Amino acid sequence: MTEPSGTAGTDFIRQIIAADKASGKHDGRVVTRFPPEPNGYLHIGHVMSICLNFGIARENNGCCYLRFDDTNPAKEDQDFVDSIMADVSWLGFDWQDQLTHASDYFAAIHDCAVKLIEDGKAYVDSLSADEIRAHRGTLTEPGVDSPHRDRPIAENLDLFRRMRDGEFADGACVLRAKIDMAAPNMNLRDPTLYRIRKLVHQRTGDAWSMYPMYDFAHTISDALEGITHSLCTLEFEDHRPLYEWILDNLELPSRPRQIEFSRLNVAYGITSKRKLAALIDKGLVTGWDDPRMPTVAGMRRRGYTAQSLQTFVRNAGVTKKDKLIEMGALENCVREDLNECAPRVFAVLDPLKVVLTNYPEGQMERLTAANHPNLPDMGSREIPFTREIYIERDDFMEDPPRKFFRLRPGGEVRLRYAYIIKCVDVIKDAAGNVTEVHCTIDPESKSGKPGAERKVKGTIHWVSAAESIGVEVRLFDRMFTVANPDAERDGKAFTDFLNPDSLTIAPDCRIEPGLAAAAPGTRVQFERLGYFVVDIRDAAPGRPVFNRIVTLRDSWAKLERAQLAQI
RNA sequence: UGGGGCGUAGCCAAGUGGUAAGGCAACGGGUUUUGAUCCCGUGUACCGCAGGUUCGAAUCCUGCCGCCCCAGCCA
Repeated sequence: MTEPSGTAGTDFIRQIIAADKASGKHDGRVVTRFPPEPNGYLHIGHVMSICLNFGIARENNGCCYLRFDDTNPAKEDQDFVDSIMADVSWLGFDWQDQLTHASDYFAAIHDCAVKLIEDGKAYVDSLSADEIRAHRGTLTEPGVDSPHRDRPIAENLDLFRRMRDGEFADGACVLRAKIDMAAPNMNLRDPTLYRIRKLVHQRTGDAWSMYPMYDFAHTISDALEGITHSLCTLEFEDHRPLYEWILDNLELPSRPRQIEFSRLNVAYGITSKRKLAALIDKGLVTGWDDPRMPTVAGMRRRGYTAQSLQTFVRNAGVTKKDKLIEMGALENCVREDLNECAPRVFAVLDPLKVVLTNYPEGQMERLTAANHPNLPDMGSREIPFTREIYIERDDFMEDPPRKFFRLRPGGEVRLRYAYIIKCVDVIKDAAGNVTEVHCTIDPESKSGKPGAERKVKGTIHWVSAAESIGVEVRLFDRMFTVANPDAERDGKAFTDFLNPDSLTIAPDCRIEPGLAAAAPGTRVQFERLGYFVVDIRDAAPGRPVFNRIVTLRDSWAKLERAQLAQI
């Protein structure tokens, strides 16, 4: 693995934290938190936040809470809680004892609300949601005070108690902070602190009939946990004044500082939970863990490694500038990691039969192949060689372009770890499609023999026809046809930009026999093709299904494109 | 047209007044029984634009332009 770029570790947030430690702020403690709402699966954007928060805690001998922001029972679900914990663990982080929920603090948050009411800093508003919106004003016009804004404290206290006790229907009233209806920052125009939701909460059951809003619950939770640095994404920058107002007007045990950074977006993907969920609802993908999804579960099933994801976000950096990072940067991290650890094997995705006419029928040799050409410690394996083999259909061309140095009529090519063969005949069906190629082997060119030193331009992979196993392989491509599907244009929805070829199934692939028993989750390199993983859901014993994780770099494809462009 | 944020090579990103790091991509070349890996080499980026301050500015000031976020009883 390459070292992250030299500046990693010195981003502006880490600089702030280093300065705080140096000045003795918080007695030098560093406490962070990753606060997901359990209303969807984690995606690549969250990976950034997870690595930042847990990474910073680790680097500073601090700790990082995994806190579920479960303040809206209408949207949240235990399923999502489970998936989030599994994803964070898989990514390589440990929250130890620091697993919490905003709901753990509901009583304390309630008491904070009461305190604000008692201090005349919060009031119960009986306006409807529509009326509140109308009173809020617009971006350019100030809002107007609610007629209930100056209710006596005693009345507010009574109303709030009755909200808590379930005396009112959903929407009948809310608790609002009394700040400034003319504030240029919309978040300060008397933001809602509590709303009535007569729903069973997945953790607190029916104990509450009202729930705190994000800003209120989150700020108090941070302070209660002794969070020193509360890191969040840019869209919360406008909320910081409210965060600070809450800290200023309550007596909390600590004073966290909110710092915002930009979200990480990957080109040709989306990271909106709503849109991700829509893809599932519409049946456009098979689920949250569809290997095309930019979710952690999807990328894991796709075969990406946790290490490569960590490297990726670290290389991306931490700044306040909007990022749209090339897919290739992610893929490169995956290749870089897998190149080190994935054993090499042979598989043919689109088989073309080759008959070696001068090789005895019924004969079989076991040839030795290295599991990793650059890492001898990974050992070797034997692969069966027979008279009939399969090669990649792409590796034969009847009328090849310039610089094509694989198999062609009359031409020679090396079968990796085996013999040099020469094409002597091409068999076609009535439609003119090549169905079979006949070749002769050069027996002196067998790998390991002195004659093997003879050079030919190309080397291709192959698999024995009789001694290989048929499997299904799934090939994935980018999910969208445009770099930034989140930015809708011309009134089109993001689903209008779905790539119809994001999934291609190769149903009749052939793999070397030793792979039949590969366990789900096993990652290998199919030589010359790419990295593949045994699917963790659909594999049957003895009959694995493979997902293509990422292709190898392909300078031939690039050359071919360049040649085509010249025509 | 209110408020907040951001603008350094195709994509990320250092730089915090002294004369533009690094990574990825791209392009050359070498090694190679994976057209992979690996290795070597190649970039004047009008530092968004225009003024100003200064001996000197990507870094300070002023004005402008562009992009993103905010009007949930979502987070």
